[in-house]
Amino acid sequence: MFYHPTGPGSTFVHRSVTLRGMTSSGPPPSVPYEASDGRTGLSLTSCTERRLRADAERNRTRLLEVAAGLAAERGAANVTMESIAAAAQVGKGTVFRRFGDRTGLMLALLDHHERQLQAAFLTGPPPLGPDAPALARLRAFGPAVMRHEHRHSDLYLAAQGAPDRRYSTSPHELRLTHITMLLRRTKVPGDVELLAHILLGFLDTGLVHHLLTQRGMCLERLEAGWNDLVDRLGART
Amino acid sequence: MFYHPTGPGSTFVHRSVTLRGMTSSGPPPSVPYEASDGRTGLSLTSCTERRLRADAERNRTRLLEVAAGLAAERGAANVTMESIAAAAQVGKGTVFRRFGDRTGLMLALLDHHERQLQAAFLTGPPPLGPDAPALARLRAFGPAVMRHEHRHSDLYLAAQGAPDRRYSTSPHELRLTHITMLLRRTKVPGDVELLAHILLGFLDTGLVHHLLTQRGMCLERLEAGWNDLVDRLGART
DNA sequence: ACATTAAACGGACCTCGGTCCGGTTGCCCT
DNA sequence: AGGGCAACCGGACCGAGGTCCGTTTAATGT
Repeated sequence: MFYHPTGPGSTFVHRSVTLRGMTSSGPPPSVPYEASDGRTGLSLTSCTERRLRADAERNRTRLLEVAAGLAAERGAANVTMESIAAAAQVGKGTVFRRFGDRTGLMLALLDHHERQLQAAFLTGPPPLGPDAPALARLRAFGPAVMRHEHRHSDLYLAAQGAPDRRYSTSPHELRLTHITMLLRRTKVPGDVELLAHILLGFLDTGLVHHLLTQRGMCLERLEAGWNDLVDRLGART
Repeated sequence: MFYHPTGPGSTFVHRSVTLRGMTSSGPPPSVPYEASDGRTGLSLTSCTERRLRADAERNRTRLLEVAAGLAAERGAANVTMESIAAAAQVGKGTVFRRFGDRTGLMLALLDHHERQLQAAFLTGPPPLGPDAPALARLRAFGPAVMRHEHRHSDLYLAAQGAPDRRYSTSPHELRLTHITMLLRRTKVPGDVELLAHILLGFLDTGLVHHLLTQRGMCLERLEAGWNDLVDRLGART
């Protein structure tokens, strides 16, 4: 259970100033993933934002910088919360107040990369972006995510601490919505919502990493598998 | 890294005496999941078995009993290793020497249930068992696993502590082999090995639990989704 | 300027998983 | 029988995540 999770501070979907976006879900377990705006059909932040105090904002930034540095130099898995606090010359409590827990911090670290990916399939060029037909986008989506996760695998791995919390993060939520939308547009038959979950299951960081490193599969094979899967699902019954 | 993992003591696939089966993989990361025997095409234990000393065996049994009791009364997630040791009147070190880590203990606890499930689809009656056509078995497999995991969800959840280790457990390995075999027999086209991983991804305890409890889906829906998926994959291109 | 207050701060503290090592004991071999 | 030894035992110990609470401070209103 949490103590005072002022949200992971990750807006993820906003394109505006990175300084103010503060998701502050009150009680921990409630992640209201409803909502949707007209433009992209995607919106997550629970809008109960709360401006950070100046010193808090400063600390937050410094913490993220320091954390990124440490993660880069010794691997995300080998960075302790205490070392981050120490390196940022800040009390341990401050770290936890800001990011809730280790997962939250990692998620916040990922925020930058995540935005990049999101921009790619939300507003980027075809075949990922909105100017391509839905099926093509769907096909491109898998490989894009896989490559992305593979490139930052240590961070993504470190960001999925909890066993169940894995499916309640902003990135996951967003991908889910996106994939669902694409499936709808592709007129894929069947339980679209469920299908989206299944497809995303394939893109799970842990699984991809496992297949790549333990099973000796290569990215190309996974991509081919994705395309094949999408094609077969897309076929009308 | 491990210290002295005398294996989780789970044989899982053996039907013989439960007392001696001791998988003791020397170095931790090597889980040689090769092998296969003529009868079922399934075999896992790395065969470097080592008979336990009498007192060790006694302790192991008592630990499992006690652990099961505690898990039943207060939920697997709320059982600490120390409390188990204390309740079994044994030092903490003993617990870890025997089961390696928390995950190992949980896995060992699961062993019993797991055997049951395995027996069902390895030697049980149709449609799960060997006397049914492969496609029917495949269809029956998903729901069976889902129901099973759902029934013991707290244990299964607790058993997948590590982020990556999830895909290297005996149960997972066995299911993988089984599903692969069924896919082959069903003459499903495409990358069968990869498909098996994807299908198993759907059956992931965490995902099932999430869909059931957070997304408000019901078991029937998941089962229907599984059947639909299998059917569509089975269709020839 | 100053009072007020909610938010932020820091670090002592707690818990729990996991490790180490000095002492003990079951097992095998002669 | 008894000696040697590997396996086993217990519990002190450690590190890391997470919490609590007394103190400080930035923002806001007068």
